[in-house]
Parts: sequence; C-alpha cells; structure tokens
Amino acid sequence: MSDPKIRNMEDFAAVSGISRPTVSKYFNDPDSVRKSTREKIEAALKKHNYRPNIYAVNQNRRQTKNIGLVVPNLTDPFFAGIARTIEGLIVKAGFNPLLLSSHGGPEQEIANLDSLRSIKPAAVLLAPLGRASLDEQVAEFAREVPTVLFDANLDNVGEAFFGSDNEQSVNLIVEYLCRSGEAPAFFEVRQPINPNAYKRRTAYKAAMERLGHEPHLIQVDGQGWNFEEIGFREGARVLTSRKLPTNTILCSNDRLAIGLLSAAYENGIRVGLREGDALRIAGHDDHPFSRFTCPSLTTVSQNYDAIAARSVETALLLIESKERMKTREETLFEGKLEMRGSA
Amino acid sequence: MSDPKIRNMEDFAAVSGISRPTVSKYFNDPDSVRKSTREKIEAALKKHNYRPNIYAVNQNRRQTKNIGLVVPNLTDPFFAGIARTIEGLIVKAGFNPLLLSSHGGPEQEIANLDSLRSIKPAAVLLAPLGRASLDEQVAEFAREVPTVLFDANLDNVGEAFFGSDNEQSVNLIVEYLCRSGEAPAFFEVRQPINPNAYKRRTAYKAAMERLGHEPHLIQVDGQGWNFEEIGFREGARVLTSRKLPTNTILCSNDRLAIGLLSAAYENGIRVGLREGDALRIAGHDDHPFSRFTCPSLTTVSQNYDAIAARSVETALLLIESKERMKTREETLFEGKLEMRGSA
DNA sequence: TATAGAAATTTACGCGCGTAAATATTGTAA
DNA sequence: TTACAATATTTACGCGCGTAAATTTCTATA
Repeated sequence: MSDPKIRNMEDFAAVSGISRPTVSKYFNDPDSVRKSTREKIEAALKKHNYRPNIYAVNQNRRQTKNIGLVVPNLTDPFFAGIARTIEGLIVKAGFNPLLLSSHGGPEQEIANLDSLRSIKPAAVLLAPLGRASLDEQVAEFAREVPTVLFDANLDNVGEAFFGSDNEQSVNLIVEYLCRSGEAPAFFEVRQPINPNAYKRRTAYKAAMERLGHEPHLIQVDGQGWNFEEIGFREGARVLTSRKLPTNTILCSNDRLAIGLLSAAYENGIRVGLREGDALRIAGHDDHPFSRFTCPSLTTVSQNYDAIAARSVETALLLIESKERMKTREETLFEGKLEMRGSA
Repeated sequence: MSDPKIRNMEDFAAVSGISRPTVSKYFNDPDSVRKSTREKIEAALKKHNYRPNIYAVNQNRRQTKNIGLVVPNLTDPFFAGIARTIEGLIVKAGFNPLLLSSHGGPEQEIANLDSLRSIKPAAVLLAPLGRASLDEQVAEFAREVPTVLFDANLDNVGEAFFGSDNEQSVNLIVEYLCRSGEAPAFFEVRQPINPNAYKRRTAYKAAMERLGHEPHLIQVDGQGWNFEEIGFREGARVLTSRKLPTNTILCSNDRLAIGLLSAAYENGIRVGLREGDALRIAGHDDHPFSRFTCPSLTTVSQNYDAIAARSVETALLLIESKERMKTREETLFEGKLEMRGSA
C-alpha cells in the first residue's frame, strides 16, 4: 500500500497522526473517539490496511470477542444449516464465531470444549451429544464458561436451553396421521444417540394412547450417525420380513425416513397418498433434502430460526451483563406440520 | 485441582520445580528436555492442569500452529465430508485447524481469508469458489500466506492444487452410458458457480464427439447453491415441456440429479434400468445421499481421501521447509464409476 | 472572549510468554 | 576420579497491545 512498513499500532498511530492509546480506543469502539479523529484514523486505515495483532489484543483484554459454537455433527445438513444461521448472528453482533463439530463422538465433544477453553471465549453455544458418560465434564465446562445449550438439553447444565417441543411436534404429526389414515408405528433405533429421540419416543406413546390407539415401536439396531444407512438396511428387513401392524410409519427423524423410503422403493413398495400406494412414511425435523425425496417427505419442521436467534441473544446478554443467569431458562419452540407426498 | 492458583507459566514452573524457560521448552517439544525433567513437569501437569496462554504463545512464536481451512459451502454434505477428513489430518499432525465456510458467496470467501490473515496461520487450505471477480484478492492472499488449493483450481494461485480429473471422470461415465444405452444429454446450470462445472461441460462435449455422438446441453437458469431446488424446478420444466433427444441425462453434479429425480417422480416418469423405465439419470460426485435416492443414483465418485491427504501433506511440507514451492504442483485424481439403479 | 467539560496526549506499567546468552549443574565415558 | 558434553538455570529483553493517571488541547456554551 505505502512505503513505511506498519509493524504495530505504534507505527500506525504515527502515520495517522494520532497517539497510540487513542488509536487503541478507536479499535475497541470507533464511536468512542471524536469524529475528526475517527476520520483521520480511517483515512490512514485505507492507505495502510493495518489491523491490530489479534493475539496481543486478546492477551490484554479482559474478555475476548470469541464465541464458541459446538454442534454434534457438521456432516448432518440439519446442523450445518443451524450452525450457519448462528454464525451469521454472531458476526452481526460483532463477535467472532468459532465453529467446531463433535463428529458424533463424545470424546471429540470434550476435546472441542477443551480447545475452546484455551481460546477463552466470552460465551459458548453448545448442541450437546447427550451421552451420559461424559456429561459431568460438559457440566464442568459450563461452570467455567458461560454456556447456552441448544437442540438437546442436559439437566441443569449451562445458563439456558433452547430447543424444540418434541411433545408438541410429535403430537402434531401423530394426530395428523391418525385422522388422515391408519395410526402410525414408530420407527427408531433402539439406543439413540440423541436425547431428543427419547423424548420423541415418549411423546409418540403418549399421543397414541391419548388418541385411543396402541403404540407400536419398531426398534432397530444401529450405531452412529449413518441414519440413512440404518433406515435403509433395517427398514428393508422390517418391510420384507415382518408383518407391519399398520400401513403408516412415523420415523424418529428425517434421515431414518430417507433410508426407509429408499428401502421401500428397492422392495417395490409404493409409498404415498395416491391410489394404490401401500405405505405412508413420515419423518421429523424437515431435513433440507426431505422435499426432494420420492415421494417428498411429510414431516414436522423445527423452528430453528427461533432457536438460533434466542440462543445467540441469550449468549450476548450473558456477555453484556457479565453475570450468570439467576434462573436457568428453558424455552421450547413449536414444530410445524409439513404436509407433502409421503403421508 | 490444588491450592495455589496457577496463573501463568511462572507459577507452574514453581510448583513443578523446574525453571520457566525449561518449562517453555517442554511445551514446544516435550522431547527436547531430559526424561527426568519431563516426568516432573508431567506430574505437575496432572495435579494442576495448567495450559499455556495461547495468545501469549502465538504473540511470541514466529509461527502459529494454526492451519486455515476454507470450503465454499458447509451445508453441502460433500464439502462437510471433506472438511472433516482434512480437519482430522491436521489435528493428527499436531496443528490446529480453523474451519470456515464461504456459504457460497465470494465476499464471504474474502472475509474468511481476511479473518484468517489476522490469525496468522502457518498455512491455508482453500477450496475456492472461483468467481472471477474476486480472484485477484485470493491470489494476493496466497502470496502472503502459504496456500494450497483443492477441489477447484485457480490459475497460478497458491503453491499447489489437488482435485479431480474431470476429463477422466466425465469420460468414464459418458462411455458407460453410451455403451449401456442411449448417449446422454448434459444437464447443468447455464452459469455455474463452480469452475469444475465448466470443465465437466467441456469434458462431456469432447467425450461425446470422440464417441461419435452429438453433444446435447440442457442448460437451465438458476443461481446459488440450491442445486436440488434448481434440478427439481427446471427439471420438471424440461421433462414435461421439452422434447428430450435422448432417454439418458447426465447431470453436472449429484445434487442437480437429486432434484431431477424428484421432478421425474412427481411427473410420473419412471427412472432406472428396469423394464418399463423411461429415463436414465446419472450424476457426478457420489454425494453421501446418492445411494439413498429412488432409484439409487449412478454417479462418479471423487477420490477425496487422496485429495485431502495430499493437500494436508503439501501444506505441512510448506510449513516445515519454510519455503514456497519451486514449481506449482497440480495433481488430479481419477474418479470411479459407481453403478447403481438410476442409469 | 472566557470557561467548563470533553477528548486527546504523554508517560508508564503489565500481560504471559519466547528466546538468547552466560553460567551452573548434571550425566556419561575414559 | 577427571573431563567433557548435554541440560538446566539465571537473567534479561522484547513482543504488541490494554489501560490507568496526569496533563494538555480542543470544543461547545454562555
């Protein structure tokens, strides 16, 4: 840009004709200096494109401008989407998001929190895996760093939780399925990784009983996050070998449903609402791809814009007040029925 | 853990009975100190769980241990997958990966590079968007920071490039389609965001001509990264309104194909290889979901394990040698045919 | 034009660590 | 035991910035 190499704030202050402490003030808050001063600095900024050394800044500031964001699995488009939304909100608030994925593993989750610790974030947004084994370590982290949970709740961990009202959403789709056809069976993995899955199972049973139907769980074996694979493999077994008590299947999540749809297709079982269709399949979450399955997947969408917004909002509040919450807030948002072709 | 609060390396050195400079040496390389010293430090480490302040460390070290990783769009499972693989390799090498997504926008890409700059990474792995408008800024970045490109190439930018051999892979699938049925038309967006898309178009034309067929491009309008949406919307128009010159369509990527499959389904057009199927559809990339479409998608897989491995390897080499490459390396890996149900 | 209050400057210190040079201590081999 | 090399310690400085206190300069109002 210009001749004299700008090595630090000292140099930059010199070329801009302002003292270093004032320049420092400017970078912490441009509006905290006089307009004429601000203009001088910004003029110099255009010429020399200097930026404060982030390490020196963070070493001396009481608080960093970093906000950690930990999701269970970035290869799941659902979490990729919500992560992106949250990132945007964090940036808009003038903070620096640090996105980490736990890749489905509790150890990685702990490792993520550990590496966040060393970055000294002002706050952390965490969508926990919810594996009991390591929950105490997560809780310990949340005691050290202001933490907001989202998507999945852990009892009494963090300052607040924002997620979906599984009871409401499952009830919504069960009711819909019951009034539009046969009562659904519930398709899920036997030992889910996600705490929400347990809530959905319970909610399914309750909804069925309330409506005067007998719940029917189809629990299949499967580990990890390959839900499509599990849904496909185990779905094929269920569809071909077992006698289904109903022609309607509600899946614990959309990714299972996608696998199950594929299994049905491979086995020549027509899914949908049209004349001659033999099976109805519904999901939960409104996965980005669920509108492009064949047939398109009827499901319940989560209000993740609201979840993202409130989570970030709360984290910013914690940062601003420099205090912890007096009472832990738990807010559940309602799901919305997405009626499509599969059920 | 213990009574005396450890605030810094000074304190920690005191409780471990070792001098601070030696402790500093230990943290830079545990093997650089005598075994008995190492054991003392590690004993203290277990008691007090001290960790060096990362900001102070990075301020003073000549080089950070950070490696930047920028992908075009994390909500695309393809990139989420390769990002995860690369992250793992970086961690294994003892470095700290910083994952950023450009969310499909060139401005965001520049913003990402900008924020990486302030983190002073030892190297950066970049899968560029390849929008001509801002390429010069990317090139400028690569001149400042050792940069390895992957997935998409930019002429003469960065120290090396690793990606797929689109010519080979497209040729592979065109040949397969031609010998197993009618020659394919090529379905793509008119003005792709991805440089690879142009290469594939060219490769398609060349392959067709070599095989004695007339190329047929089906170019549709569409902006951004909603490929499924584009494939669905425009695919429906093409399938219903236009006279297709062939019963076989090769899509520029799997996500377009997923949308197109959905459009075909909605319009009652049976896709596949079975008796009575009216259309064959093939894709490119081997998207994680492509084996669960209905029917499962025939496509070409990219060797992204190799791409990831070589990219990281090269970045580490650059870091170690503290030099730039003498000659810019470009390595293309071959695709593999994934024969499934759709073509 | 005088004057109070706001803003900028000067001066100075500290953050936690890397790193270098000189010195002291340890370990190893003859 | 001696002697030499490998390690550790002591001492000291610097990195780039935040921040505080005292002082000076500026701006707005009477």
